Amino acid sequence: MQLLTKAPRGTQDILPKDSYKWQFIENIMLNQAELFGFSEIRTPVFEHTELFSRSVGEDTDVVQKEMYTFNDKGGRSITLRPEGTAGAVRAMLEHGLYNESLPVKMSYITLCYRYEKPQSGRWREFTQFGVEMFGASSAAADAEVICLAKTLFDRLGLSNISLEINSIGCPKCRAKYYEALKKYFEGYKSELCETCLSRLDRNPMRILDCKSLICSKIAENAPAVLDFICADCKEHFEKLKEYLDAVSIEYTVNPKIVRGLDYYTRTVFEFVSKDKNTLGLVCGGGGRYDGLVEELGGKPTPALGFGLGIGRILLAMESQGIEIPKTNVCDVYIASIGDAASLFAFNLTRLLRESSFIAEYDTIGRGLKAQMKYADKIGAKFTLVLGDDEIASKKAKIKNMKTGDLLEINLDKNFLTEFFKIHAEAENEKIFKNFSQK
RNA sequence: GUGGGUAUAGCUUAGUUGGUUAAAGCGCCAGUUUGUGGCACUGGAGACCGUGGGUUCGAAUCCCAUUAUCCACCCCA
Repeated sequence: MQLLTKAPRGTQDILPKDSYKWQFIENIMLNQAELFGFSEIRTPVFEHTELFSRSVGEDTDVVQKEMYTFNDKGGRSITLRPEGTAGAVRAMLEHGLYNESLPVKMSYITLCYRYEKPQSGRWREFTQFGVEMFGASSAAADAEVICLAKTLFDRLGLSNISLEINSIGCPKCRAKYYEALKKYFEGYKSELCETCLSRLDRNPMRILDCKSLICSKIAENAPAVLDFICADCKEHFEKLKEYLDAVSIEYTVNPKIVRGLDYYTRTVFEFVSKDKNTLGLVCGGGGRYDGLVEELGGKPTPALGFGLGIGRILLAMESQGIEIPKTNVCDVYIASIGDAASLFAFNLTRLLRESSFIAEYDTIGRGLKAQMKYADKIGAKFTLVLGDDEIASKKAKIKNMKTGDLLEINLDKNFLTEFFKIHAEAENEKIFKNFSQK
């Protein structure tokens, strides 16, 4: 296929027939966040490159090789956001939101960009839902964010998603950990790859997830974080577990979680799919990043957050056979025969739409039979047929497409009231049927 | 970044050891006489067989390259 008619690699078109699924998920996300007191924030798709290299971390894969970076016409280095947190923190600082009552709680749904090799559940452009919380240092806040994520999965009907938590300590205890790591890796100085050698001084923890076979083998026996965290961090971690236990949220402690972004401190967590089709899929992740606000020039402010990829959620839902209800079903299709009827039909649809009914009429000049077929195909609940006779007599037949029943309806000022009634009766029937089945 | 698979109508695929105008199902459009969909029947449109080279009298089929795509590893959402 030609380049012209081909979407760029790793991007995804969401077609009209599928968009309701995304809307369904996104509505639940934002609504659930609202129930927890998080309000939506919208920030730009692109930011100054510096923001991401400072927050995400110079030594991360994301910054080193996955960012879409370019110079704009004013010579500024600009980057399409690879994740949502940095922009949220920047906006929080820029608008002084920390001056309002704490905690500051925000949610967002944004497109993110990473130049990676695409595969199942991984795109170069992807939609991320996330929440961020500023000014809360207690483990209760960690529990709150984890609980929010957990209830999202529940509301979407997802099962087989397990929560894994870990603590990677604060800067104080991490210094000790770094020292131990350095000591350990220095023994293998001659074997480590070039990038890891440069990481050795700045961020030895990154060596733990180096891709090189040699480095990863060496890393296998490296000291573990949990053995080095300080008393405060340990207490925080224990408190978090207590909170999770209190609401019966199940979790496993996984000491291997070292998140790929540098800003994390203390609590880190991931939601991982245990389903056989989507096994290992990371359905969401997050943690605490108490040092980031200061790093970006603000006052020291405890902070934490969580993010998930909507595309991955949809993948998991589809593999579990979860049906997403269709919302945009045509209430009434108005078939017309002749020019006069077409004009009349146009006017009727306008009336119906003003009363929030989804109404359509023929706009490509098809015959009656073809119009009926079309009405059937789009799943119209009712079809009204208009011709010269109906216009003259001000009376028409309206067909219930499910039952096939034909009813008479007046085309005068009573039209809307009558349609409301007919429509409501059919809906009633459906609801009652569901009700008596249960 | 490393490794593996695949590329034929909008979609799912067939195409036998290379052999004339490249098939089928679904979908789309139109009909099956009068103004009512679903079912059935009939017909129609729609493919430079991913692209570029090569082998051959002859290539969708064999070879090479390239691109795209999918999957796994890694990492991540």
